[in-house]
Amino acid sequence: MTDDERAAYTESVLLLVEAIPAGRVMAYGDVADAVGGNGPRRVGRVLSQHGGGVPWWRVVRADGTLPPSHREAAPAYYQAEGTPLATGSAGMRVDMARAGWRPGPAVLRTLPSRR
DNA sequence: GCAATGACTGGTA
DNA sequence: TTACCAGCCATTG
Repeated sequence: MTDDERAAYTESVLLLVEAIPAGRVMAYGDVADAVGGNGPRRVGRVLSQHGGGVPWWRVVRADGTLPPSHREAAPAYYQAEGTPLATGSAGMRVDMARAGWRPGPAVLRTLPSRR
């Protein structure tokens, strides 16, 4: 993959994450699918490096549980935004059935890698 | 160029 | 419906 494509992919991920409404979340796999990504893990890597300027707490694992790096600060954001939560043995997780969000065509059009 | 690493997913219990 | 286990893939050292 070229540097150029990588940059477009990174930008697409960041734009998409910024487009997620407050109180809603997306799974890494959903993000990868929306931007045409090759794998979910890549989305995580992009956010770990460039996610400083976007609402990264609105991106969670497919089953609603939080990555270790999120458990610290994310819960505060969820409470503040009224994100649907559920509680499990592994601590807390997001109620994906209610909080799950999918980008519309208008949003997808703004993604470089989708254009 | 090879081996290790990670902000993950899907299937099974 | 939730929890646990093994596989995948691009990036980094």
